[in-house]
Amino acid sequence: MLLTIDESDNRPLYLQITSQIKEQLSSGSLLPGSELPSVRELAESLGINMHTVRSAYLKLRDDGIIRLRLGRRAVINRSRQHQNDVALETGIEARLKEVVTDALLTGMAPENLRRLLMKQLDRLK
Amino acid sequence: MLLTIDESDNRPLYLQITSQIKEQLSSGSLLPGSELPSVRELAESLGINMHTVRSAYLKLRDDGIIRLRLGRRAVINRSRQHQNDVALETGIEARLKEVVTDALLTGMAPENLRRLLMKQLDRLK
Amino acid sequence: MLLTIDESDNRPLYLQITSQIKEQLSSGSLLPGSELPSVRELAESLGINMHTVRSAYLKLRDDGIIRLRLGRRAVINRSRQHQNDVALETGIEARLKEVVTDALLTGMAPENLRRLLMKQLDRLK
Amino acid sequence: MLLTIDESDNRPLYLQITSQIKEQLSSGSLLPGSELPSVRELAESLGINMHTVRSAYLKLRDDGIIRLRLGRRAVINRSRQHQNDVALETGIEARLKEVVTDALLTGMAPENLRRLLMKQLDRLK
DNA sequence: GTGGTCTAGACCACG
DNA sequence: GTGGTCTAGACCACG
Repeated sequence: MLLTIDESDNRPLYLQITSQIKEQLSSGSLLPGSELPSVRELAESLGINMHTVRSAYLKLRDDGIIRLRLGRRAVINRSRQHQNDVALETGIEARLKEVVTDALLTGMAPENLRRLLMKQLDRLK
Repeated sequence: MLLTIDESDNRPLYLQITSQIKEQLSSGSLLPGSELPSVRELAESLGINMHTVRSAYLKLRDDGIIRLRLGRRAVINRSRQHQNDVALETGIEARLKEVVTDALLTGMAPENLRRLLMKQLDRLK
Repeated sequence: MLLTIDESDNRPLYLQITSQIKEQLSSGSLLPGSELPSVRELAESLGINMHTVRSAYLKLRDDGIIRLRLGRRAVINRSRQHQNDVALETGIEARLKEVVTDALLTGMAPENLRRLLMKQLDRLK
Repeated sequence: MLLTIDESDNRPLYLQITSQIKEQLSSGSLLPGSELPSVRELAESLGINMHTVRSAYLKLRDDGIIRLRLGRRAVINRSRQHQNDVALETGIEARLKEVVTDALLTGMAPENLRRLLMKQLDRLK
């Protein structure tokens, strides 16, 4: 488990944790069925409070990523529900649009933005 | 100025305002040099608190979108500073990556996600 | 809002709160669209910690009962998603079975148990 | 003794054990006076910790279901104390009410819920 | 005023 | 050892 806290990141600590875990899952460096470190272990290794790590784990559980059971470590869920509903798609599209608009308005050159989008498209192959 | 509050939108009110203004700017329905409604006017027409509109305007100013002067209406900035720095690009890339990862982990079909990304690429032409 | 903490109840405090709010919703004494007391208010009136009330609210949000937004009070959701899936039904059936089995094994007279079940059936009319 | 651990069941292991034993008792496939497997045996056959099985047996004893004696196997109690007290009935009623409320609030169709309740009524005949 | 995040520390319940 | 609940208190972000 290689997680880091980025002091310059504006997002709350617990969301930094969830997003890093999600990325590791997505990249394959973390596999379904494997265990996460215990709340206390991870808190200590990151130098933050136990409850903050717990918030991250609760969020991951609510997102359907992990499973929490009393007395056991958190486990990455095996089954992912392939929810193909419109609500999800609408939300993702709105977020993408927002990022692209922000990039353009803050003066990012279109060619650079195109390159970044292509990079994400490459992840889907 | 056609702005609306979406009660079903989970984002804070002030961000709903900034993102709509940004979109109008980006689409050309709002032009550099033009004036925004006064804080009081906009708050009243939207039925929300003046503080909230004020927060939105402050955010737009911090994003370099508008100019605020005491006793005058907010004005859309003419010059867009072409800040091509690495920091900006890194931030945009991280946000794009986050959205794509979320989409994949919540089970969106890659072909649908590809379609959404292509749609954004089209905006750059 | 009439909520009470029952010291003799074994369940955690936050679940006592959620179940009372659910019952009031179900009985019609609490209506969709109405506001819940603020976390701090309810905590004070119950003589418990703010965070405990917050846990209850978070659970209600996860159950799709209320909506939480920064700076605003919690609001009872209007739309209820009519999820008719098998998983839900299986879970409810298992819980019903468990209660009935427990009643029988601890010696409750079948005629009394029948009466209790009839009482619940009456709620569905 | 046919007990199984269901990994997809969210309840603690010891409660999975007690509920299965209760069901077998209730269905007649386990009879008063018969012996349960030793803690060690059951733990091994289920591939779980001895403490966990021990917790289950203690719970069953507290519920008046079995009798534990040092150095001997647990035995299903013959006499069921017909405790007709109000406390018991109140507890059962509260649990029934909770399940029915949950079903209604999560959107289960009343006709389906009625069917489930009828099914339990059938067990009392 | 209201919810959101974080820390610190205690004690309980399950394995 | 591990997650779950609760308290106490601080400070931040939104309306």
